[in-house]
Amino acid sequence: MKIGELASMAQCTVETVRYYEKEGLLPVPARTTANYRSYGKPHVERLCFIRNCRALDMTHEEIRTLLDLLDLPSEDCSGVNQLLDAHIGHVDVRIAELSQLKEKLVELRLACRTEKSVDQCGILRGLAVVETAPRDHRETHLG
Amino acid sequence: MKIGELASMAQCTVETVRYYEKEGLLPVPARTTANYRSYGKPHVERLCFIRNCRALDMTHEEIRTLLDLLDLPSEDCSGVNQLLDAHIGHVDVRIAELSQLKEKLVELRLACRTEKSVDQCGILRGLAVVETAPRDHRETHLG
DNA sequence: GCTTGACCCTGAAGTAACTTCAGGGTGTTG
DNA sequence: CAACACCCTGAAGTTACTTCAGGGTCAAGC
Ligand SMILES: [Zn+2]
Ligand SMILES: [Zn+2]
Ligand SMILES: [Zn+2]
Ligand SMILES: [Zn+2]
Repeated sequence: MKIGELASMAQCTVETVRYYEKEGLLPVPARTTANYRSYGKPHVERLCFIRNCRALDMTHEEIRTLLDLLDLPSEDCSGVNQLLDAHIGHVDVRIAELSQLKEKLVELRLACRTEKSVDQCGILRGLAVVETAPRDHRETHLG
Repeated sequence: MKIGELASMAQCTVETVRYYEKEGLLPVPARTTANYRSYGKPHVERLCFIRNCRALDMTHEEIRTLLDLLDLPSEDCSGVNQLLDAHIGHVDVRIAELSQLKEKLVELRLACRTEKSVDQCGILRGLAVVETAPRDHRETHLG
């Protein structure tokens, strides 16, 4: 099959497929005489695998690790478990960060219940406060 | 004061300060005879404002909107409220997304309680399933 | 006088995971 | 044989920065 069909089977764009190839996530496919990429069932499976991982917000690095494990079928799968646990950790960290953020935002929002002029707005005043919080090291890749 | 002092007062790097200037978030400062940037108190306040907004994960576009409002002190501040409500929405959407993600990840993790060989791993099998979920339009800028 | 070191300057390139664009080939259908 | 859908490559744009290369400024110490 050609790239457009592959892409639609995995619900992504042809550009994304070509990008994954360039990144080494998808193997380089055979070409037709017209220089079109030619794919088969294994490519569909691998691309779906990648897209599912991306839908779970894994990085390409994480996906690459899983794909490497997938290519050694006889190994034991503890590496898979470790990676999944770590990634669940990434999600947990980000949820915690955002929950804290939301608290602060809601508190800030309360500083302006009645609409005043800009130079008296409690929100803008709150944002102008000098805080001493250096951005610390991130333990998640989720933005 | 010079750029290093400004940066340390706002807990960021000098590169970040120069970047904000290039982006138009900070006004271009005066220069010393040695061509060094020279800042005053208003710059400190504006930079702290920006850093606080960034600590709340606002985009530069959102911050730019707030700064523009800040520069019209006599206007009423309903725009500020709207922006904050919208941004709280962005955070809410992302928290909901991540919570769903986490559910799926935990479920997937349960598919491999005992460590098997890779080609029998329930996790990898779960990830290989073809799903029909086209990535829909994002209503948050939070990654 | 001279060197060392901390600080400053510019402009370009790298990061993640794509998307968009420019400019052009292929192949089927009417 | 022209229109149109589909394919190709390589480069640049996206966000919010960071890193790097290559070079100037200035105060202190020998
Ligand atoms: Zn992860
Ligand atoms: Zn207000
Ligand atoms: Zn927002
Ligand atoms: Zn397993």
